[in-house]
Amino acid sequence: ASSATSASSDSGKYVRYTPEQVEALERLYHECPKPTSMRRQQLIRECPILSSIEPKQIKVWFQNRRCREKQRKEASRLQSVNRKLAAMNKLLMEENDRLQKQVSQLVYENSYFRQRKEVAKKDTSCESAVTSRQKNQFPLRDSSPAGLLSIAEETLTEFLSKATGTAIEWIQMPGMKPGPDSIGIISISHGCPGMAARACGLVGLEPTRVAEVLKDQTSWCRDFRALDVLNVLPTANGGTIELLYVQMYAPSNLAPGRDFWLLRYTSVMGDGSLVVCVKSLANTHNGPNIPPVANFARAEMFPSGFLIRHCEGGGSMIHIVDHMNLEAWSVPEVLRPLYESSTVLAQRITMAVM
DNA sequence: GTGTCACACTCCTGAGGAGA
DNA sequence: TCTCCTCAGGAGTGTGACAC
Repeated sequence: ASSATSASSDSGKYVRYTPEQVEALERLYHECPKPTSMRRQQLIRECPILSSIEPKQIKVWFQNRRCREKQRKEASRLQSVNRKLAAMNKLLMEENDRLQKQVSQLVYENSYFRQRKEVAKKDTSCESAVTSRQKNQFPLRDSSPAGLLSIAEETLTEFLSKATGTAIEWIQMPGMKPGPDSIGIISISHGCPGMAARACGLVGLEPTRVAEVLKDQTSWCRDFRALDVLNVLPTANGGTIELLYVQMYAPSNLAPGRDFWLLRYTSVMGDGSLVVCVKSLANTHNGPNIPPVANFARAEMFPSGFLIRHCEGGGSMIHIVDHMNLEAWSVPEVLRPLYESSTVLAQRITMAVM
């Protein structure tokens, strides 16, 4: 201790107090951490081991001692906070982990239930079609993709025979001035009096583009109050088979419209022409049975499809085919021979007369 | 206004450990 | 044994509060 004190005297600046001096100072500090000036002088007098230390040094030592204690307490507090935060962080990490697993599980379950919903929807639509078919004695073989493809192919063959009908009449389009664009065709198949083709025209678009336009056109929907695509099946030739449920407006707006199951088949032919044809699978006959009205012919008219052929000079030739079912009983007897002739012109004349 | 004290911050130095 | 680095602690300095 004396050497440390003498070193202080020699250098006059920095000294290390001896362990005995530090122990004495610590003991006094615990008794009174903040002694007054008088008390410090008293301590120096009462404790010989501190007699070699200047009063100013004692004052500084207490000062630094209080500062260190405060720093230790603050460090201890920060460590405690750090431990609590670490524990909280661990809990939050575990909670986050648990929630992420829960999210994954919910996403998986959502996907699973969506798939089940889709399957149930398809089953319901096909089942409904089958039920409706059975109720109406419609020859729908089965609702499997193979069955629908079989029906679609038959529909395509039937549609093509009608769209490229055996009896073709070139006519001047009503309301148009004579010219190249005003010429259209109306054709009708022999032995199928209800089918008519109309509005053949040339457009400067590619077949696929025309098909997209026509499929979205209001010409498809104008007769429909509602149209739902219940199922879409791709075909090997790049086409699609769509199972549609449609509700039609009542012809005279005096009665609720009828609902139909339709099969829409879009197919690309070998020569590049594109066919969109529709077959009515069944109807539920949910509308009232309207009695015959004199002087009015009863008929149902709905689109059957489009035949879009690529032209050599560019553009596409479009055949829009409407399926018009005249109810023969509504045609007056005097006009029936004319109506039952094989030309659509005769039927148009018949209707015009009526 | 001046002196004193406490506090916070900073600088400096000695002690001690690790490694070449 | 020497060097380098870290740490503890003594001491200096600036600032605000308070009493006179």
